[in-house]
Amino acid sequence: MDDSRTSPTSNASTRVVDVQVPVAVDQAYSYRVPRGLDLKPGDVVAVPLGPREVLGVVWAENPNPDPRLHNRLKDVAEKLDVPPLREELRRLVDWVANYTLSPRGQVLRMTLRMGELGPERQRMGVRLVGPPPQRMTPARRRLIEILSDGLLHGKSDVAKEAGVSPGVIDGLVDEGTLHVEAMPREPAAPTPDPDFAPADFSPEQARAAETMRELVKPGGGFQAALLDGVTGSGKTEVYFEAVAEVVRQGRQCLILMPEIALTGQFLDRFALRFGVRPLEWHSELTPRTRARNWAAIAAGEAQVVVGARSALFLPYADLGLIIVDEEHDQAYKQEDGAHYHARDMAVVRASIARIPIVLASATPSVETEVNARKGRYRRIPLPSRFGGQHMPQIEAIDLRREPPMRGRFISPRLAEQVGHAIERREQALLFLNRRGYAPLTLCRACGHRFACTICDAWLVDHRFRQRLVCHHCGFSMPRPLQCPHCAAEQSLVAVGPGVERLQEEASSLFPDARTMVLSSDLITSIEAMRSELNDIAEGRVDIIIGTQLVAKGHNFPRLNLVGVVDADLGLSNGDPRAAERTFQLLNQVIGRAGRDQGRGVGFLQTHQPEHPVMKALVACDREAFYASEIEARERTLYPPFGRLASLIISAGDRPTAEGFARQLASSAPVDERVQVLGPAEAPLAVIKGRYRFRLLVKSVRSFDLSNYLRQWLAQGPKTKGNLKLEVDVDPQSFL
DNA sequence: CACCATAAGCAT
DNA sequence: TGCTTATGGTGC
Repeated sequence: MDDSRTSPTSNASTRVVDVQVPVAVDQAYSYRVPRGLDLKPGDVVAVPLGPREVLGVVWAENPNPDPRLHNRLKDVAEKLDVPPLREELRRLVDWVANYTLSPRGQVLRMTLRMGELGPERQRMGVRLVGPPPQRMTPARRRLIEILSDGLLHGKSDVAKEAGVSPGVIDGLVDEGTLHVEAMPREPAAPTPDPDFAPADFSPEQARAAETMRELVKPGGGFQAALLDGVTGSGKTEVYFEAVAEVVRQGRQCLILMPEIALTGQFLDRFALRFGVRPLEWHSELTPRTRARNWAAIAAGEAQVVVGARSALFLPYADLGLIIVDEEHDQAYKQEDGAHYHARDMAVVRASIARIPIVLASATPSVETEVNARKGRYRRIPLPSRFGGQHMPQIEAIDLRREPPMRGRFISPRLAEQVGHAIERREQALLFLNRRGYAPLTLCRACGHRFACTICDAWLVDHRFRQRLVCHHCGFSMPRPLQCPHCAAEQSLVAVGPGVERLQEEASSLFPDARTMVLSSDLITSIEAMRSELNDIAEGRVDIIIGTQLVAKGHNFPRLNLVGVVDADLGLSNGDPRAAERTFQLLNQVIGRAGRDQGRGVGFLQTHQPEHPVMKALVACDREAFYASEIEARERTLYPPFGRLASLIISAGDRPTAEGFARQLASSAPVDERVQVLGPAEAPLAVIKGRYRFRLLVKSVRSFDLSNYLRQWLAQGPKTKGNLKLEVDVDPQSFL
């Protein structure tokens, strides 16, 4: 019989396709196409890979497969019944893999994280059909009462509503009173109604909204816009107009958010405007929901998707608009696996798909600000707060002149202001970007400092958990009672403040005030977080003590005073983006004040009130900050005026890491447009027992740095043993 | 990535 | 000696 699988003569006529599998390999593998299977690029297939079967995507037709593989080609197992990945998405995967030097399969994986495929489990419903049962019980009566409308109710829903166990339902089904039917499949994503509740705009906002609608008009192609508005200016409502327009066109819209914790209030706001909640996409979805959402996105049923950075790689059927909210946020940078910046890759996707993209921020990244100044991005300004609200008034408290008492961290003036706020029955926020009780513990007797044994970092005292914790590797130990070094007792002292210690201080200053600490390590789940935020919004808290968690998105109507306990924190760590980040963070935190009543005040406790960041904040002079920062970047050829990549070399011991780093550095191809700096010991020299060295690669802007790196690494020394080399193009963090 | 082969640790 | 755990290479 004709068997094309084994017959050598028929090999030539067997079709072969290259399939990219979602594992960390850069090449597509070749597979034979079984007779009768029609495959084209983009089709999702199952293929054998070693001992198992994995999903993959047909990347290309392969008319001349590598002859060295001729006998080892396997067959495509199956074509999946899902829409093929469009060329637009495949080009994005190629582009990102190429730019970030990640294996293509690793990038593709983000696209195929679809949860469990296969038929969805049917939900069962019950309906009242027959006569009442012979024997009536209270439980049965409640059930029948609810079902008396004759409609189909979800089985578990109605059981819960009536407060009965499912057994009661089964009993009535057996008697013929109730009938079980399959529930119709719930749509994963109800269609948003663009005219559900149109916003009431100020003239300024109306103008911006009009520009938004213009931006997304059909056939407009790729265009990037910066929606530039202070906290409270109504940015969200304005970009909702672009969303509404895209929904009217029947196309899809992606709204990227820096963090999922942020989406809670956002989903509600969206529902107020559009009548339904949008589809969510983030890492905490259950496999079932994930599968359903993935399918709805691929089929084009979900019109608006709100998601964290991974939502960028989903297979939208017809994407018409991307919005990147809080575009300056660092959380958009993925630091493990493929290193990519979701905001930048979103711009790439928009450009490939020829659709508009809106970047929204009150404090744009310097990169985006420069793009807007140069006219590459269209700036859509929203200069003032909505409803005549004023920006908070900001004052610096010079800690050199007005220091707090010894062992305290709240200066007398700030304490006084907090006191006034509480008397007025308003809320105050004390901001300190430091988790735990104290960043360092030392022994008064011998000077011993508690450090992590496998990282180059102090152990942070977490009193709430009664442990000392390393914030870099997660190592923790019980808080000891005596010094392990000199055995002195009662000699250990906490040095420096953390939010837990600040709460202690606030409680002693204001014994009657209700305080709450908001810090990521005290939050157990998104649900718990939402309920705590709710407590604050409803006024059950007087003093909020928070880390940067509080900077984001939440609206606290009674909050009028924000005190930044250590404004200098984060300025002195040698990071080229330190100034930018501090400015953005403090701006955002202080912006929490006075959003509803318009009498917000902010206090910055600082040792350097003359620093450009502090001066710009106090003067509310954003322009001054950008002017000085842009000038500095231009002078030093830092991004966006030059390109940057960082190569982190790590190994189990210091000489191996350093030796390899030197070897690698000396093998760098010479090019006058490129500078290789280092190797230098990385700022955190040891993490999890691995010694780290860093090379910084700097080039002029008009240079293909990715390609240069690829050629360099291809001919340079190879890592072996436990040596590891990580490449980060456009690094954001310099730790 | 996720699997297997092989090597290295360790109690019996 | 066998069983578990770490490590490196590979997949078409």
